[in-house]
Amino acid sequence: MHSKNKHELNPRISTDCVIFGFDFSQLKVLLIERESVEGLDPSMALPGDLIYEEENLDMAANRVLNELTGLKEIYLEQVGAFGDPNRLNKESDKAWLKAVRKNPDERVVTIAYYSLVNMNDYLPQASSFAKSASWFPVHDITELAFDHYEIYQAALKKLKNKIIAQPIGFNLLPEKFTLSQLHKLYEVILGRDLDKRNFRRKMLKLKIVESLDEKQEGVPHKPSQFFKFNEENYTKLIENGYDNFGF
Amino acid sequence: MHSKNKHELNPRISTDCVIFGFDFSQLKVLLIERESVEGLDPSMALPGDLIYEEENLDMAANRVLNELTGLKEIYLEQVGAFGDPNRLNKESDKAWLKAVRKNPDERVVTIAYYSLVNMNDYLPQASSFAKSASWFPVHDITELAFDHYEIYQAALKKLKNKIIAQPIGFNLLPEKFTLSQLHKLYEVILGRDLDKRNFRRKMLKLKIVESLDEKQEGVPHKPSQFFKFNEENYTKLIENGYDNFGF
DNA sequence: CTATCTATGTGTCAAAAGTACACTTTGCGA
DNA sequence: TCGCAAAGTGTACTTTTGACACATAGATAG
Repeated sequence: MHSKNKHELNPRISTDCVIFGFDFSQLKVLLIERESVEGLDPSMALPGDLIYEEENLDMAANRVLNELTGLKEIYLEQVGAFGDPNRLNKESDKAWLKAVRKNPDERVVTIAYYSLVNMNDYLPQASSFAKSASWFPVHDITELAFDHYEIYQAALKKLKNKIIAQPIGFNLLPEKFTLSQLHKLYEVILGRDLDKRNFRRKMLKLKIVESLDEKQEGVPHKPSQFFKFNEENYTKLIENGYDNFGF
Repeated sequence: MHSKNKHELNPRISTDCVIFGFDFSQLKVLLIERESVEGLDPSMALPGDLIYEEENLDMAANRVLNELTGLKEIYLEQVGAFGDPNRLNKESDKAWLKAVRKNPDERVVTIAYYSLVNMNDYLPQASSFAKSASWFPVHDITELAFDHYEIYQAALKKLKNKIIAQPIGFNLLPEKFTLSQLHKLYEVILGRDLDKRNFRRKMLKLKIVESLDEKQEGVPHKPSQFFKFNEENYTKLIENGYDNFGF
């Protein structure tokens, strides 16, 4: 009836995941190393792959992440869609795609997701076409396969915006943590210093952290108090429309 | 090499646009009426259509929006991707797709965009399969074709978050506007009252509005001062990392 | 020409939040 | 027992927010 005769795009869809972790000193991202292809340096990429028929996007992202890195049941939030016609056209990427895909020249639109996890709860284990899966400090990331660097940057930006509005940082920490660790985490994500006393005051006043009867042991300095996240208070806070932690 | 034999999704890609406008009293959204198909009530939908090969997503969104509504050169921001396998499976939608698409049962992943425009600068003019294109008050929107209601809600949420962080509202207003209009706009988007004096104080202190030597005329009450947006100061503010207008 | 109507426009005060800043404490290890 | 390293703590000042009520300008209607 109204159909145009320009060719309608009929691409594959993939998902790529930007998984952030924190080792108490640096922010890290989970990357896979592609199995090397003749004559090419292996290069690092976000875990990602094509999605199947009958899958919805969120489920697909979880499956793909699991297949490549072993991570399971992660809450993933969408970063957005990346679909530039040339996004797979770097020479090094083309060679790799030729080895792995049935139709390496097909256009692929990717839906990117991001998440924050506690590095200690999830030990990455490479499988499928991932030769390795491991954590890389964000500072060391300067280049990634395809348009993954761009995707990573978009995810980091989302993360920054989000952590200002909501204290999602707890996902990156173990159950027990010290306020210094939390403090450091915020500094690392936001990329700037935060006053220690002011930071603590704010966190404590909000009552989303709760002191435990337990201290660090064996550290060569004054041992730090452990805290835990108070999810109940946090939920209350959010429900009451509080959405600005304002650092 | 590693290819799975599950079927990889090979869908069409569409874009749908949520265009917000403001008529000084209500927030509105630009909707199209699909040409009616035998036996079906015409139903309202976001302007959207399939994208072509060789187009990137942003360009496609602009082209589609233009084809259906006549709007041109709009800055569109991505809302996200919507790709549920059942998103086109309402009975009424299926009949319509059968009439319009070559392969009506194909899965379609849509990339949604949103924007804010000044209603007076852009007069919608339906074409292609849009029978009409016009503004609808957000309050009257309860049901849309496909999953467009869900998309609209996601866009509105983005808009709210954004306008708190950045005074993007100026896009919705003519060059000259009164502070009352701006005030009303914020109230309408956020869905709650804002104190008049506090609102004015804040806007004026930020220096992103500038008083003109001109007043309303012919209004049956004290005439209001016209202001204009000071883009220079706004840019400075944003560059300095200010990202919280905090209403 | 006077009264009335309607939305504009303005100031203050108290409470809360933010910012800047330096020294003491604890426990380990040399 | 001394030194080290990070934890932990308080105060004074500034800025921002939030609550609140009345005079004003111009149009209109009688």
